Amino acid sequence: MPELPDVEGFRRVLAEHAGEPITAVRVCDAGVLRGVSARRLDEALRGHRFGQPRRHGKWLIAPADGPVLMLHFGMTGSLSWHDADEPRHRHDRVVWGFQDGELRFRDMRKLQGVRLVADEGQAGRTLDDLGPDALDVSREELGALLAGRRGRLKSALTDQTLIAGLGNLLADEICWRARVSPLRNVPDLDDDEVTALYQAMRRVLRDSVRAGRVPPRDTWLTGARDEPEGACPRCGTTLSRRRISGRTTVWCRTCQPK
DNA sequence: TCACGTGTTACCCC
DNA sequence: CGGGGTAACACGTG
Repeated sequence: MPELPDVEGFRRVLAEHAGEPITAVRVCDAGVLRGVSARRLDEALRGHRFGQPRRHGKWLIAPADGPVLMLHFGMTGSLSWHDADEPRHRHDRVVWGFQDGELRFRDMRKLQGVRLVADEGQAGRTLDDLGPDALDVSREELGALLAGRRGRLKSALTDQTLIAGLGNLLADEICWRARVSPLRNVPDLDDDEVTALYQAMRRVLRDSVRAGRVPPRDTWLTGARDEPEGACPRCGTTLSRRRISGRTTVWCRTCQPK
């Protein structure tokens, strides 16, 4: 699931419990810990409180009165609040206990995980290679980012070092809404197309952040892309699909001509 | 059994 | 160096 909108939802969950003392840290599966031991995670966080968490791209950053917790959810991670007596899920990997309940980092595939850095300086270094967060990009900045970029539009949109936060679903959704083929070469895009892409990005992000996910509505590409013979929600053309840089890309060859 | 998946990184090639 | 492609990581599903 996790692209920018999902992580923004997880940020909200954590934000609701900022300021409450962390009473316990339980590592159920150390396989998600990145560069930190279970012991160190516990020592650094127990008795501390999370400050206001923030998000950059697909990263959730939670300062904890000194150390900084950094979560990345890979393809299957999530963060949710539960009563302490609610049975744990099989894929709950790390749990932070509070007075009234607990936060659970759940992740089936363990492709990414939980980091802890000593301070904000190190947090900044961890995020150093990321481009600006997609929600912070202006029309002018998008144009500047794409200027001088070679290769396909799809690759550019999902390149976290260019723009942070857009994943496979969002990138396809944005191209579809903008009526621009994801196969187009970036240098060939004209100003109107970049403007259309920018407006599509804003609208898709706004609605997705509101939903906490890319909503699988039947008026969106995402609602049709997983069906074997999925049809374009706008014109009914059978959707095209093809792998680009290892990810399945879906588009409508009628609405988004090459 | 095999292919596939909303992510990232290492590695090879041009 | 910039891009393209693939494999690997881990695990569940069709």
